Amino acid sequence: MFKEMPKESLYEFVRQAVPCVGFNTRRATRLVTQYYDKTLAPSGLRSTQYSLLSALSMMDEASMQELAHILAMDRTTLTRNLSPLLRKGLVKVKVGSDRRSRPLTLTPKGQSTLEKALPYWEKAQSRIVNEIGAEQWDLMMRGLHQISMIVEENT
Amino acid sequence: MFKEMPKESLYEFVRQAVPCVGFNTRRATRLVTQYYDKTLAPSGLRSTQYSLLSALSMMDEASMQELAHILAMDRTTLTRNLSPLLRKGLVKVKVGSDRRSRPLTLTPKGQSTLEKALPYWEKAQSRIVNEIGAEQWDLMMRGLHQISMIVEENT
DNA sequence: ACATAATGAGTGTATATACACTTATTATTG
DNA sequence: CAATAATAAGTGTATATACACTCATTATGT
Repeated sequence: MFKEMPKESLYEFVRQAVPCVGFNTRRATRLVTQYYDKTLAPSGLRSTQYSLLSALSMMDEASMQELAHILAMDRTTLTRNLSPLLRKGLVKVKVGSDRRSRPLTLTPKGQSTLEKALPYWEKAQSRIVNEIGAEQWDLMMRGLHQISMIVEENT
Repeated sequence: MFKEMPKESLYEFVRQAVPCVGFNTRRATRLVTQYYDKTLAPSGLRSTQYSLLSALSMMDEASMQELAHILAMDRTTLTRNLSPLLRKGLVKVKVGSDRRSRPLTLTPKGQSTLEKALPYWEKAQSRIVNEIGAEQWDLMMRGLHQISMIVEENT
């Protein structure tokens, strides 16, 4: 069916022939995450780890469920994602007044690691936002939030 | 810092306070993938598997590298993603004329599984596209492609 | 033709992701 | 107050993801 088609056109064809919301968001996210991972590498943080620390730094302390909700991440995924951060001593787990809960806080080392990572994040971020333009990125953000809300309601 | 803030506002605050392209695309993708996974469940396929089969069905046969490139996925990730599909007999691996290559094709079972999954995919897809509107989704698609291209050039 | 480059793909390891199930603790209800 | 329901979090298992490294095969340069 596509034997006559040159390879480069085939790439373009398939990419554009798949209109799936899931396919396209996952595909873009793979690329974006690879890019942020590479740029953040000198800080020793992966993209997900940077996001987690960044969200946590905005809160006094967070229960696992709160943080998982904010990150739109399964609670058990957060447990696993936490483990390299605990090992490196960037996050601390306490025991709450309700002894079932395990409130999370950033350690001083976590705070300083985040600060050291900031310039690398800014480099990656500005590269993308400058190229597509601030208004375009604003539209994208709104679209992503809109899709997220539709899907969150549906749970 | 946020102790006075009610929990619900905190969620909204943190979500909107993190302007990171990576954070927002990953977050939305987690939600979207969960949604497609749930909707596709009766077909026995996960989102990624559906995408892979779908792309493969548009090609006569694909080398691993071609397919990995189309999916913007590391070649070794494709190797791993293939394994449940091979186990279920949905994809077949041949040996090419160049004996280093391993061309992939959909099996008849793979084709029929994809066809059976189509209505479930349509349900998930139309739900989202109807809610945000076709023009809005078109804008999103263009934005995702634009970001993908910026990032791909930077490799 | 042979030594070396380049290329296509797989493995080892680590993180990311989520579901089903379990454990520990707190809340509720009779 | 004791039995039971609800809640917060962890484990087992499977897939998803990518980097460093390796292996096998083809291409290339002399």
